[in-house]
Amino acid sequence: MKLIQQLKQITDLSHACEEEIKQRAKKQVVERGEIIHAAGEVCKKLFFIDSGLLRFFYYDAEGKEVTYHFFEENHFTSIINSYYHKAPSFYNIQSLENSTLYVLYFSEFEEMLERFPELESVYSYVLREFLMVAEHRILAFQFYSAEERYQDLLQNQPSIIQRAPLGHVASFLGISQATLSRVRSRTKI
Amino acid sequence: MKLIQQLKQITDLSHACEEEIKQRAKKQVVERGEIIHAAGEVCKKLFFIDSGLLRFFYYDAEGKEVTYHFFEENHFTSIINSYYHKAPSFYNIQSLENSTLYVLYFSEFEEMLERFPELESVYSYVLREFLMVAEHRILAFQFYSAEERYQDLLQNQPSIIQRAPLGHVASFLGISQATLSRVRSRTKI
DNA sequence: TACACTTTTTGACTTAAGTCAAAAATCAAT
DNA sequence: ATTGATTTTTGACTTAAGTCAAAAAGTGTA
Repeated sequence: MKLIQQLKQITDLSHACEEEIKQRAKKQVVERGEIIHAAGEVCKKLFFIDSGLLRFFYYDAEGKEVTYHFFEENHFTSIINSYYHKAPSFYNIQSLENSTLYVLYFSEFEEMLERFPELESVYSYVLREFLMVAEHRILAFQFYSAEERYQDLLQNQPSIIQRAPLGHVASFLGISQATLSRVRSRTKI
Repeated sequence: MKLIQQLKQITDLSHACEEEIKQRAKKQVVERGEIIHAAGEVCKKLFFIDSGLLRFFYYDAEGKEVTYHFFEENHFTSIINSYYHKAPSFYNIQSLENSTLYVLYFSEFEEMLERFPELESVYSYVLREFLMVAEHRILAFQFYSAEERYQDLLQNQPSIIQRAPLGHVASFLGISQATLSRVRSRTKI
């Protein structure tokens, strides 16, 4: 089970904790295109992506979809600040492929946190990961051009480019779809 | 003591923990312009800004300074991933004003974490704060123009604009100094 | 294989923001 | 105040990226 493997990489998992997670984390099989979490709701769940690809997106002022982020298999995801502040998120989470997830309610996780202190390091690990990725993107926006940001993505997460539609990738990179198409044709040759 | 006040807002601080923090957190008075942490070193300290203003910056490929972030008084800061991965940071931390900091070694904090579990929530709180700010900036870069990003900063952290030199603010917003100067003169009228 | 539908590419044009350099303003120290 | 250094503004010009719309390519399904 990839979820347990991943957890074991992060921390020393007691046997009792491992068993309880196996019990509580519910497998959820979702289809391509399916919305896993809808904007406007508080996000109460933690997701582990066993296989597949998710994206976070929202609608901008003109009603156009903007992809905030992609998450690939073997990663945890959630809208942590939505849960923490008990505030509706403005993100939707959508599955871009047929995906398999393991889902755990945040409230259960919090409850387990008290009994299994080793989970604290999982929580802070996930937060640090998010933060590291976010920092990287900010730096990219601050001083890379559209083309360089594309190259960077090509380097670091080439699978995203193959798996996600161009329009999603474009808004993720903060550029128009037409520009991305041109950049890509330039670099292919 | 603002540090203790701030901690008490985040979590219920046991008396013993409070006392120990008061003992261990060393006051550091720094002058305007002083470098508090130099790029290339692992960042081993946690900072609480009692008064003043800090910035994170680094040198880009052409050797120009890029300001990654500002931190104002009453905030915690550190280069968390540098410490976690024991990797040299490429950021410098500089004080932009005469500032008063409280400094705690990460190693001591970790050690206290084991004795005072209430500190876990401080750690995750700080991480969540960083993350929230980072997300906000990413969204701004993804679909706001230079002018809109400036307006946003003016709304949410007007003091930065008054306290930091234009060039720093410009690179923080990911625009050139000349453009920021024009944007600003346009909006002033 | 043919239809409808979606996604991607391309062309023509516009606009936002960058660059470089000089002038103006501000600041600091004597 | 006067000087020198630093920061900010402005002007002229260039470049990157956006917009809009139409054409082309790709996909899925009956």
